[in-house]
Order: sequence, then structure tokens, then C-alpha cells
Amino acid sequence: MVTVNNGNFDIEQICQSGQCFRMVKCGDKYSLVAFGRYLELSQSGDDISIECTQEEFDTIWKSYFDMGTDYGNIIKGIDAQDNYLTQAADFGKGIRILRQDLWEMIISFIISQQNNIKRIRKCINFICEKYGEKRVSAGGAEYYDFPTPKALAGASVDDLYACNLGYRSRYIHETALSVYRGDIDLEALPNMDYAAARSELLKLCGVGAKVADCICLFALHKTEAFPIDTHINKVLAAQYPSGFPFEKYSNYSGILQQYIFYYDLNKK
DNA sequence: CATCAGGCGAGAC
DNA sequence: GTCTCGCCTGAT
Repeated sequence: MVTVNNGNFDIEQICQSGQCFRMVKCGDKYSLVAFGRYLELSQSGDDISIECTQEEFDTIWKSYFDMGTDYGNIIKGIDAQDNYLTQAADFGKGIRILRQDLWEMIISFIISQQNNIKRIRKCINFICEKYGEKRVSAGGAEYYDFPTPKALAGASVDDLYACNLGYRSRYIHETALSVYRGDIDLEALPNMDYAAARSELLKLCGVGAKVADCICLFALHKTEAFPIDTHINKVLAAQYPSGFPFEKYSNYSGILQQYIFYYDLNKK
């Protein structure tokens, strides 16, 4: 077991921020499946307990949870005159931008469109159980890996409809085929800059501006990506009628987007 | 019963 | 290029 102390790490907030659809709360613990691995973790105050070896933490989870970034420092960079953003960041100061699997994020965010988080999770669990490989963790927990491009490319549109994916079934079918055939080279994307990666992603069926930005942010860690959805649009209109000050936060506006999104959805 | 949820593609213009 | 419209499904 690895323990970490960090004032800007809140598992519940990360779980609720809606970037990771395979993290669930079970009792006083949280579990997640990522990169074919199963992980359990828990938290007490600023102390986080991660149930893995130091080596696994160093090679996988340290990067996954973006432990090399000081989020407190990012929050300090917020314009003190901006009351809304200051409150939003304070409210969600435990959120982190995870470094998740690219292929999984592509499919997950195609599913997310015009959809709610509860149903998104249900849909993803469905395709994992139907097309993903069943595995057992060292601790004996059974879980399903996220399906490979090959596995999803083998599913027909009708098969996908049966997973409750609705009209997105065609998008997923087309995108899985594109990736499986190699029409788009996923391995090349992490080496591209934001604009180039975004433009490649837009070639995929079912990936528009908003979904491409989510993939850039949550898989490629392009923190300048600022996904604009219905909630963010509403906040921008109400709080920033003359425009959001992107120029002040050019390299990390995507992190601020998460604070705004989480605040808008969860504040009382 | 209508509306909406972390939009997008297709077609019209 | 910009605009509109239809779309699976479940919750409210």
C-alpha cells in the first residue's frame, strides 16, 4: 500500500467530476479500472491510501492521478478579482485532471453526448461486460477491461443498440472501424500539439468540437483544451458576458473548466 | 405529457 | 461557412 498526503486530492470530487466513468464508490472505499488494471483507494482528510505496490504507483498511478502537478499553485494563479472562479476553484480544489487511456476516452465521450452521467456509466459498463476481457485482481475482485478497438469493430450497429447506446451506436461502430483499420493513428496523437491532435480527432465519426476537447483534456492532457457544453455555455453567458479571460490562463484553462463544471453541477 | 441530459451529422441555404 | 433539425433513452 502507498500513502500520499495532498491537500488538492479529493477522491469523491474526482469521482463526481465526470471525467472518469469507471471509478465507483463502494462503502468507504473507491475502486477503478484503468489501463487493464483494478485499483482500490480510500481517503481520510488529506491522506490518501492507494492499494498497490510502490513500483506500480510510480509507473502507473502517479502519472494517472497527475501527482507531478501542484494544483494549489494553479489555483493561486486565479485572478483574485474574479469571485466566481475563485469560489468555483475553492469548491472543487480536490479535482485533478487524470491522464486516461486515449481509446477509452474516445468511446466514453462519444457516449457522453446528449446524455447524463448515470446512463453514461451504465452504457460503458455494458460494453465492457459484453466486449471486454474478464479479469481478476490480485485481491480477487472480478472486473472487465475496456474493449479493444478490434473487439468493438467486430460489433454490429444492432449489437451496440442492444447496449442502450441509442443513436450513438453508429458513431461507435464507425469510429471503432476507423481506429482498427488504422485510418487514424492513435499512437501519433500524444506527440502532437493541441491543435493538431484536435483536428485529427475531429475526423472520427461522432467526435465534434466538445468531445474532441474532452479527449484532448482527459487523455492527452492538453490542459489548454476548454470543452464547452451546455453547462459551461450557461455559466459563460451568466458570469462572463464579455468573454472568458483565456489570455490569463492560456496554458491551463481546461483545469479551470473542470472547477466551473463541477461547481455548476454540485453547488447548493 | 414535455423537456433535457457534458452534441453531432446531415442537409439546406 | 452558418443554421436548423432529428435523434436513443431515462429521469424529472
